[in-house]
Amino acid sequence: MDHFFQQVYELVAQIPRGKLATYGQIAALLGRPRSAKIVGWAMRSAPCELDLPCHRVVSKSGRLAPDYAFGGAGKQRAMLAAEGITFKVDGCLDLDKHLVRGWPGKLPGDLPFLAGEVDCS
DNA sequence: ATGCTGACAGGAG
DNA sequence: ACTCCTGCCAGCA
Repeated sequence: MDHFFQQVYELVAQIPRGKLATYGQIAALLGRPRSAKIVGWAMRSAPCELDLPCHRVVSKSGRLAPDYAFGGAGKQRAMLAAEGITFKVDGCLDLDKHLVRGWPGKLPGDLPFLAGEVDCS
């Protein structure tokens, strides 16, 4: 398993309950702002046994993962709802409301749930 | 080593 | 507002 995946897992694992993060954000935090796909792929390959809140990772568009993930978008939606996440009337996620602080835009070090996890060596 | 794929993102139609 | 096309990067056949 590549180091990148490891990073993704740790990052995702530290997402606070009731918060949302986008693939792009995670990718950017790992130094690959263009590798959002890789993050998604990591999720896909990420074993649920790791207790990874993959359901808290959504697309920038507020669009939930495809139907085949989480056993159905409806399932993920329910999980998020249980976490305290709210949805828009159209069914899309309310990113602006639950997205992890101001990830994109905030300076490194002011990372929300990381707070010491990232060692900018 | 080469090519295909993908749980994305962003711009264009 | 929605859908389609292209770009990007890391794994896997």
